[in-house]
Amino acid sequence: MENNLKKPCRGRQRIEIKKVEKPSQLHVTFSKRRAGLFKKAGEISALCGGEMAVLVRSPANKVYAFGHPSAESILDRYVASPPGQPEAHANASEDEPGKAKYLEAKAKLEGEEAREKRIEEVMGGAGGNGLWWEAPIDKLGLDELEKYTAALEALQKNLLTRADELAMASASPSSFLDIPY
Amino acid sequence: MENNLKKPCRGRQRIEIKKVEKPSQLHVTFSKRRAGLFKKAGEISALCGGEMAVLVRSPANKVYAFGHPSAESILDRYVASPPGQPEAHANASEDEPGKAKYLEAKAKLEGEEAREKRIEEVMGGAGGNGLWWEAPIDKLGLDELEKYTAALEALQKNLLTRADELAMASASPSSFLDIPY
DNA sequence: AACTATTTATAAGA
DNA sequence: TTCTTATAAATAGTT
Repeated sequence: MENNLKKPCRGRQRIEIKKVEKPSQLHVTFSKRRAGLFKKAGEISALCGGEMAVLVRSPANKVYAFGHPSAESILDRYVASPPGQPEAHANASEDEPGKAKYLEAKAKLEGEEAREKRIEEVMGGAGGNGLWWEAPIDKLGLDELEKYTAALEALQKNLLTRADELAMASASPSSFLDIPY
Repeated sequence: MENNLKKPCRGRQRIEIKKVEKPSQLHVTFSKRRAGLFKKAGEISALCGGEMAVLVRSPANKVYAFGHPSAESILDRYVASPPGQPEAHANASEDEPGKAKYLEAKAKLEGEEAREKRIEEVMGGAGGNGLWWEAPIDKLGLDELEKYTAALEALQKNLLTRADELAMASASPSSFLDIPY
């Protein structure tokens, strides 16, 4: 026999949920848990089919994002920078860095049919893992950042619409107590 | 003996990650996984100490959100509607529904000392679970919705700031190829 | 990055 | 929705 002592790996240990101080471990923990969080996020959206977005700022102050916004905005993002093809931005026209290729690619998507096909391709048919994006935001180009903020803006508009509905529903002249909390 | 047959509970079963069609199960799955996702989100932020935000739209089209934005915005939200005290909004002044109590509560927070204390109270000391907020957005009042959109706006500004930094860093006059993707 | 013992999350069922 | 239970999945510590 080569080793009768107890196994070298202690397995997962219970930890306290409080700030990890050791920088090296902080980074490892963040990486592992960010991956886990994004996976869970992807699963809930795939299973339940809703929009969703996750944003986290890393210990190194980078913002990581993961989401499934409206098909429109996510598709725009995808076309602008498909996973594995960052070159789409490298050869930008000089007057508008990054825009040319983006517009060129977007132009190919005219028409509902081509677009549906593209969505299918991106979604990968069933589970739809292909549509998801995951990236440290500061690794993205300016276009992407702008697109992203635009997506957030769209989300805000949705919320404001909801606010309007609420305001409408609670517009009884003599009392404010029937606002449906 | 009363039962020699196999146990009635089959325990957790492996599932395919694809759209759950049965509406009743869809809701159950969403509830459970939203709780799990938010818990994970809380943990990563507590462990790694960064801002973060999670938004999901439920099958019933409600937006659920969970986050740790800037202390400022989260504190404003908390003061406006502390967990378990939705009444803070019920008795609003007539000319500005929901505003009066909010401003009244906020007024109590003047001064850094009181504010620090309040933060401590809200955070609950160590893990900081108290500061987190979780709510179906359409159950919130108008003020809260507006605060929330404001928080999102702040997040956008952070991203735009990052975009500016990127633009600055890549502002070489003769080439656009050195934008750091 | 890979491994593995454990903890944690959760699908089914009640 | 909430509880239980068996099992799948995530992950802390190690290599």
